[in-house]
Amino acid sequence: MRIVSAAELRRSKSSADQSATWLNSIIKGDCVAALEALPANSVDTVFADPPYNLQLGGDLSRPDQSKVDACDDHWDQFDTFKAYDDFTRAWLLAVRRVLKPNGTIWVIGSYHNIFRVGTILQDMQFWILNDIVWRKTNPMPNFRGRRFTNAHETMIWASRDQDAKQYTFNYDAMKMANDDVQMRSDWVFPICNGGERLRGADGKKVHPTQKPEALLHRVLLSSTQPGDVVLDPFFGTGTTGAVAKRLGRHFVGIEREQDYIDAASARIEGIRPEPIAQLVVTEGKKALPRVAFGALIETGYIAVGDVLQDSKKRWQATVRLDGSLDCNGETASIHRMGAKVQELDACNGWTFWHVDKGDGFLPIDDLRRQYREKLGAAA
Amino acid sequence: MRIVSAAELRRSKSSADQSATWLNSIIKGDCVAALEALPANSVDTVFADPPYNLQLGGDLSRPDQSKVDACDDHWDQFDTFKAYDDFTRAWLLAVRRVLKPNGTIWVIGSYHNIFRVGTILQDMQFWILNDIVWRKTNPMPNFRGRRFTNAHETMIWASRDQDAKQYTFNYDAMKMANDDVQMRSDWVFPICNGGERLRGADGKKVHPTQKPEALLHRVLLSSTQPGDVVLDPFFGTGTTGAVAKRLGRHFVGIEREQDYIDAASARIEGIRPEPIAQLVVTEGKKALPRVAFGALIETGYIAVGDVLQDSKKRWQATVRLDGSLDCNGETASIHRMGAKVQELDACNGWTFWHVDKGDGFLPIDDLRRQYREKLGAAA
DNA sequence: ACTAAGGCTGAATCACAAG
DNA sequence: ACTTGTGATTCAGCCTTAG
Repeated sequence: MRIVSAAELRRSKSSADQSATWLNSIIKGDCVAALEALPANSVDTVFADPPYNLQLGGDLSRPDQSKVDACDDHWDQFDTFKAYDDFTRAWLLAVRRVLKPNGTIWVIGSYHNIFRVGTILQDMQFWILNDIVWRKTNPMPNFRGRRFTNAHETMIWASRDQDAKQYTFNYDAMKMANDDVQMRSDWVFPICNGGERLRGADGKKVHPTQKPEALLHRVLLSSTQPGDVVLDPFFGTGTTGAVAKRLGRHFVGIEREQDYIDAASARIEGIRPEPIAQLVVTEGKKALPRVAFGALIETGYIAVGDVLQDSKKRWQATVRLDGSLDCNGETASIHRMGAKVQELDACNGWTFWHVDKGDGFLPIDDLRRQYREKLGAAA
Repeated sequence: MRIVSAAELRRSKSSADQSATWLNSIIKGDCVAALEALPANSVDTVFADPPYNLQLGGDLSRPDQSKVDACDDHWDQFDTFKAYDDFTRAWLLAVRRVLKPNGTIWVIGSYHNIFRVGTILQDMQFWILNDIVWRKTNPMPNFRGRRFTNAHETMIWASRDQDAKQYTFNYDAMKMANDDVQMRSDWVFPICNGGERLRGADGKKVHPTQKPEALLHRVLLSSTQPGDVVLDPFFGTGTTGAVAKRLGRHFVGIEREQDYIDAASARIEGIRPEPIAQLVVTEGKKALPRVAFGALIETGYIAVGDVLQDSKKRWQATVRLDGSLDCNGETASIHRMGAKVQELDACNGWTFWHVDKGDGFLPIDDLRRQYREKLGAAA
């Protein structure tokens, strides 16, 4: 595990292969300074678990009078909302610079801080794609009986800009992982506990807020591709790095505390990546090569003059040389013509139009599939 | 159903029974103007379902090209985040004035607006008690396959001030309603559909975002008492009013659109309140009359000189005439002595100390219960 | 060996009244 | 506004110890 400082990183900026300095490394130092030492547009996805600014009062006792081990670390202390907002804007601004135009960012938080994070993200022109609720199977109860059990945390998933439409979302992989129905915005996972929880020699937890690997697994599987660069500016004990390595993604972690760096480093060293073949996820039609209707004419799947009809044979149109259809003297693409005859705004011509070939009356989408299979075999 | 304007309301301000003008009424008009016509500190709980500031570019179509009946009403359009923030601050400020010091507010929203609402609530010194996730059993799918199914909405529950500790939370009623475990921050309900959904003569839904009554039922049951005043500044078709009336709470609705007022008015007229007896909810021990330990001595349940022991008989103490305990020459109350022998900060002496009576070795809390039952029988 | 019982703990903005 | 005393309050999961 390579551990570098922001200063070293800046010196290496002129080197030919500067990425070798920081890829799959932990950068020790302040988050903003470290981010400023990274090249612009170099990161595909950011996962950030910033301080929550809990603002806890006195001690909290359980009904048996034992004390709750609160998250009272110095890094979670902010004097005012304004101080927290300034901190948040600073690191988000630095993150925005290193993020690729089609990159996305995840931020996790609780009601103490997530509203402020969300507002600042929107103000900075990030475009929220979803808010995801992590429902905990085993949250800490409310001991005083004065509120509802705080049983969830919230993640915001956002693209860098409103018009960034090419971000990665492995829709079909998510659907596959969710028993063939769309993955929802509420996810259920237990909190990090048991063997996964890193503990020191004294048996105490190394980090007060270690996240479960299952959570990061779904995050990275849904929104990154193998070989992508995943940045975590609040690396902690390195859950993001561990899961990224296992899933064949590159990671960059930024962390100030040496204890956390030591734990993360040892942890990630022990991770073995999944075999490449198993990293391939289900892909939908969107990832398939686009096929122009005209290509089917060029290759003989469809002949000029063929008559296309809808499944119930209510309408018919004739194929022209340029791939347009002729219907009662009007010409248009397969999609526009389908829409026109049905008097709709739009229509998927591939599934609407059918053709009578030797094998029967079939949608032209079947011919497209045959064409693609032949393409794949040739490659 | 009484329907009044903000102007009428202002004129009635000097009348002896001004509340008769607005209680269980719909105020027609702008939300801020109407709120300013209401007396300060007059509302126990606010439920607000403000415009969501949905940023829908163009129309949204399903895969079969039918149109999604999107929420594109003019009242849901805000040009910029700043305009939405100004609007939000204005109505929250007006709400704050009419809210009682120990009142609470609920605001529901989606990721389009809830982060801004949460930030402004915090900036205005409201104190967030919980964020509640409404998980929809039947959300609208994501038709484009570019995001996770947006399957939840978020509610923020907040008190007026950080130090307002006397807000209503019917902890035991919620626990009872949740199979005897604490109610969590994630609630599951179907969206409002079927017979509950108000539709016009044309079969179209009257309001685009009608909330399910089950959601309001839990909101009001958890955080209000019978007879409380519940204000909804964006009344719409009056779900808040309908549930409030059914549960024996008073309501005040504010609404601009006459169509919604008509629908809400007819709807609420048809509601029959639950019988008073059924409105009583489970209460915790806090609501029981306080019993001094000395009273048990006065009435003979405990005798001076009786020996009290903890459940495992590790410690023992002797009862003194004034209700204090003697343990190795030291004297203290049942609670302080229990804490002292266990070397804890605090202890509930009623459940810690046991006594051997004819019926067995029982906690003195049992004797307190017997005493209370006799008190109740006498009353 | 295995089962049962009990202990421990987790991002928590966690009481209320009387004096 | 402050201190002091009473006494109300926990779920799921893992781990250790007892049987």
